[in-house]
Amino acid sequence: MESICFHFTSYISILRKGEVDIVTKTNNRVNILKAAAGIVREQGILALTLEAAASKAGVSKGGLLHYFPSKEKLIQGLVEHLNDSYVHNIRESVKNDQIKTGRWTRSFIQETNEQLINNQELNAGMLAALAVNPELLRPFQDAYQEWQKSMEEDGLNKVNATILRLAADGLWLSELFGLAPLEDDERQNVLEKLIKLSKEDFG
Amino acid sequence: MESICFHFTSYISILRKGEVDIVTKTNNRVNILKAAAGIVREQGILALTLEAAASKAGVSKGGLLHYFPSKEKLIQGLVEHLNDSYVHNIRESVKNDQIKTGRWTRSFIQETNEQLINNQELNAGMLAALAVNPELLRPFQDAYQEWQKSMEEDGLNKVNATILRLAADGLWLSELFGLAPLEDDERQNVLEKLIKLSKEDFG
DNA sequence: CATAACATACCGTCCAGACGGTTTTTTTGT
DNA sequence: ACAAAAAAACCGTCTGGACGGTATGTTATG
Repeated sequence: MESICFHFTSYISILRKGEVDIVTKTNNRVNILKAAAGIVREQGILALTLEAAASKAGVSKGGLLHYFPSKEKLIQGLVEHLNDSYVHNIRESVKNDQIKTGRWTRSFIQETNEQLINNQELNAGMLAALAVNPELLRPFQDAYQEWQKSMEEDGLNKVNATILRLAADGLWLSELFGLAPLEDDERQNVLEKLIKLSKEDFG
Repeated sequence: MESICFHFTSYISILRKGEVDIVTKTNNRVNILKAAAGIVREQGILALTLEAAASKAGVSKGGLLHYFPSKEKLIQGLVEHLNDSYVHNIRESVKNDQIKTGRWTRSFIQETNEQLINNQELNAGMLAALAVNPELLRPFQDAYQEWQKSMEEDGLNKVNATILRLAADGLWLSELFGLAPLEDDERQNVLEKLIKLSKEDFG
């Protein structure tokens, strides 16, 4: 009963609808990751201790250490978990985009925005990784490198595509640090313009 | 007398290399801030201890605590120091820009890029603040709010100006996390285009 | 009965901050 | 002009608690 519930929530974060989740045993593992991300989001990186994460996930410290034998492994697990979801969603979005020109750029913009709104855990993962060991960011960096390449070969002027990509990243930064984050309607306007610009050439 | 000293040392961090360091007896307060930023940059936030910062700055722990009575005050000092410089430089840049249209946007883009290249201490300060207490980011957030307002009243289309601003921020994010950071020449191209776009309307 | 999935107890280290100094600079009284 | 007083700058140790990680359990499951 409970396992079904947890199963469902973990399934949402990794897979989009339609997939079958074969791994049913990982619910506590995912619970721990979510707890860790939550702590970072709500109280900052320095508040992320093994005990705190375990307690919030409803397991003992020993239980946590069973899945993640060190703090670094915990963060690594978090990063990989989030990265999988990010990568997967963008790929899906590209697949569903009918227009060929700028589809990678468009998908990137949309999914980045999506993550900001519905999944601030991404911030938590990035910050935790940066704090503990920047090497842990590698999966993200690799994924980005790929995306950047795809966007440059997307049928748009290279510089233009890069500017659009950076604008989406800027949206992220502004949320991350609370640096003049956009109002909802203003962000909507910006988003629409970015999407529009991803279909034509400008400047 | 003392105020002059502070004035000068704060200038050291504002002026770029090539200037003469008149103040031979450098202010220890500023030394400590630089040391703290350096540690965060090189070894991450978790390596920032009072002892480490003191030692790197060449003072004792007691000496550090004389200037900054707590770790939080230390980070606060760091943030304020960096923010002062940032604000000052943008204001100067605006003053020196002959073209009226988009001068705030242009200055923002250029100075943000400048900070990224020559003063990665900014990253250190932001991350440290976020780690210790997000409230410490307030000065930056306030400054950004002001800039955003200025950019929106800069003679450009509001959405366009915001996109340019976000692109500059994206440049920052990409460096911060190493997410497909641009090659030097590519960044130059992007920068030039952003500057160009800040003089006309596009899209 | 073997292994995964936890829990409990405990250890060693690290670090923030307190505290009680000493030295140097500045101010003040004369 | 100068000593005395005050204040600012700086030093080094100590401690109590937090935290990462280990070691050793116990329970469920297949």
